[in-house]
Amino acid sequence: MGVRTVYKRPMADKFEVARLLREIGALLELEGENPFKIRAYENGARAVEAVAEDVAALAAEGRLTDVPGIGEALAKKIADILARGSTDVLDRLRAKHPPGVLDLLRVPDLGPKKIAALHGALGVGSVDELEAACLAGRVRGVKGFGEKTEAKILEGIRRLRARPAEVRVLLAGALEAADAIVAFLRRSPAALDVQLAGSARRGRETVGDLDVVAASRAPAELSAHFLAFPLVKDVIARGDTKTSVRLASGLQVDLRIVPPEDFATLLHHFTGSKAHHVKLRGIARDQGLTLSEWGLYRLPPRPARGGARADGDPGASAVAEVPLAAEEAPPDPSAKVSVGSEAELYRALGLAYIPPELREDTGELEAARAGRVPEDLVTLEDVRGLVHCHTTWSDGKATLLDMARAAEALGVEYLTVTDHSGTAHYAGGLDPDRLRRQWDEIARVQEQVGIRLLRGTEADILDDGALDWPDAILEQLEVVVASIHSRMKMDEAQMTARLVRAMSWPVFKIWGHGTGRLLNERPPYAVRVEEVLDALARSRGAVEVNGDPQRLDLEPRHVRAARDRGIPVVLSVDAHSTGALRYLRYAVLTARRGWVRRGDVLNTLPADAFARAVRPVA
DNA sequence: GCCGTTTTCGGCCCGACTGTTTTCAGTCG
Repeated sequence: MGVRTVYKRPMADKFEVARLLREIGALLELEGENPFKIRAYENGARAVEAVAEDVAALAAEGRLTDVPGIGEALAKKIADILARGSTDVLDRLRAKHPPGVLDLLRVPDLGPKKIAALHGALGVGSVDELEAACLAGRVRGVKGFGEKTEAKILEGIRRLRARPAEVRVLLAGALEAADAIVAFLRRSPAALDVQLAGSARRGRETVGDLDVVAASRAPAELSAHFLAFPLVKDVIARGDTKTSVRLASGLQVDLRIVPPEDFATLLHHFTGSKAHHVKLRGIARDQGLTLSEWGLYRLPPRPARGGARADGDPGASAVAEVPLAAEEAPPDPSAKVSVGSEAELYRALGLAYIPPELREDTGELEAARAGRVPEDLVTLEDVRGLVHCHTTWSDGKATLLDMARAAEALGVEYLTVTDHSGTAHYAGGLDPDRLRRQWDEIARVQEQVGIRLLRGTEADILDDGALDWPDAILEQLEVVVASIHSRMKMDEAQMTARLVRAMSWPVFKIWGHGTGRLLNERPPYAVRVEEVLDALARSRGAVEVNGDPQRLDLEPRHVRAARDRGIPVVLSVDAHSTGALRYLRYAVLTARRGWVRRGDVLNTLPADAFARAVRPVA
């Protein structure tokens, strides 16, 4: 029997809950709390973010502790946050620590211990105060600090201020550089294998630096070859296994070189993510193994705590003590488990292979244990048509004919022509008259190319949630992308209502660039995405994963929420030029991060089936 | 603070590097 609950609008959504849990964790860190407790807050924050259901409903029904990573204590605190926007421990911590103190954690090389020491000795409670203390030469006098540390802190503060918003390189730029570097390294005879690793391999929308890994028997030779890459500007570090450079673009590239037998574990290690590794190593440990970039090793048996061991050798338990020196001993080479590939590594841990895009500790390890990792995540080769492109009819740079020919040259079967609607004046949006004339041109160009062209629109979603075309036009279109381009600063309630109404419109529409963000430039607009998805699931429509390198929205977690609701996905290019038709690659990576499978994606269908699936009015 | 095909208590990922230290703590990825 379900618990009857009275719904009151919660003070916080799940992301606010997660943010406050992280704040508690950070403040506890400053207090020198047990690191595992701090990790529990971080894990709890991640768990809350990943919850697909309504967190307030879970709390009301007392089911928060069903979520792995949330126990009694966190459940209570989460309920408090939902009810009143804070919780006792957070109130206490905030009262005790000055508000600027969390900013100090962002200073490079400054962690909780040093911050606590500086606060205790000098009363430093903000970045400004720390800077003043350094400039006055007072930091070097604190026990454990010296002149070098003082100078390093000043440099760290300078860097922090130089890049306040933490500008990261867009995935597209990073992959372009990575492709060139990997190809260059592979040309060296010393290179036995070279692969991109790091967050770029996982397809993260922005990356901080590039990690490249290589197998070689002649690391010095390969390292020297690396330094000869034409775009290398500075050498940051040069060692036996690690060489770091900065490219002319400012992007840092780390190359790590190991013998071929260690390559698979090295590649895996530097692909990350950190959270994925932490949990994976816990799984390894449970099985008497230990994992690092240097390989997978069997651990010496632990002393048994009474009773028979589960390994079926009860006699062993009394005598299988750990040798006293085992803690400090270097890894025993005979204990090494041979690992020839990432797939073998997962297999050795009893897990199915996990593609890099999924390695974020958002359920992939549990899925791998249960054999439920999707084996048919969508690939670039699966996609048969290019969706969402603009031409010179609105704000595109290439003519319709050029776009069609470029798409044909890429080997796809169809292209949707979706220029802007009338309200988008700034983008040369079409009125009904010009739209009809465009249809005439589409018909003419169709005669000249071997791919199918679909008559479409990118219809503006107006302030009130209406679509920017009369029904008479919508009925004659073959595909509708519906997007917001104006009034982006509405508050969350208004924006959510606007989008819910738009998505509820009784035509098949593709929700275009869902949150309107421009990476490094404009934050997503305030909207409760999951409510919009609920509306879309009830109505007829699909979500777009936009491949424009600056957009890449919806975000993977939203994409996953969409496919969990059975909403079909479209991988789009949002192309305003022929070159931008290649943005499909980034849409595919983003979709894979959202666990999207081939069968979830409408533009993996042949042209006829796709056209039937997206026809606005049935 | 969480968790349990050894466990309800005693674990909880791993190694490199740096600066400050005489043997290690702190930070990072």
